[in-house]
Amino acid sequence: MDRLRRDFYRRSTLTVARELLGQRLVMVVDGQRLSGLIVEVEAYIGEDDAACHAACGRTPRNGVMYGPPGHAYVYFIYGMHHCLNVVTEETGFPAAVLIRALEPLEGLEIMRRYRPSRPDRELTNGPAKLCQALAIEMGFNGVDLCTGEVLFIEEGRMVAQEEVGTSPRIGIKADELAMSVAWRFYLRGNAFVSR
DNA sequence: TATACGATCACCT
DNA sequence: GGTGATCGTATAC
Repeated sequence: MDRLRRDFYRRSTLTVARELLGQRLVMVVDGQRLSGLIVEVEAYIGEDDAACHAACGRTPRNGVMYGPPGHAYVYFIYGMHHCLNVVTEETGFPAAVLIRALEPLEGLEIMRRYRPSRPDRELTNGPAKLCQALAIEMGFNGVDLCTGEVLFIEEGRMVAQEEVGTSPRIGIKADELAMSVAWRFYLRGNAFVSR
């Protein structure tokens, strides 16, 4: 399978978010592939987006978002969870796509070990859940998804426009504009989309 | 140095 | 549908 190249990420964040649906996120653990189809994402775009981590300017925490496209932005939240984003647009402009849910494809046995006593449907149907299932933590913040051998994104399957649903982003507290724009994209009817 | 809170989840009712 | 867990950040003092 072909790896997504940097030009894919160096585009409008909404375009990248929409086109990430149906691609395959891959993590290699001890030579074993853990992977899943991306079925739900959210776009966070620039310092003018009140819900974006860059809304208050650049800090050590969000610095990766200001860097070159095609890198992983991983952050720690609520004292116990990790979330994975991919950096988009030109270097210097802070924007990223949050990966919210996957449909598991490879390495289910290992994912079940990382998320014990959970039904398969709940392995990767949330941004922090998929990080736990794929063993993604702060060590992956800033890694290059275009050249790395451990964490990367491959071409998946084609997604028809009619298959794509949109909605406001989930779980954010910000101004009215940020809370109302439909910057969440998901595959309609997919069992692994969160709620 | 101190404090408030969050791009969530799990478990309870 | 409501709430507690739990701690790194950002911001204020």
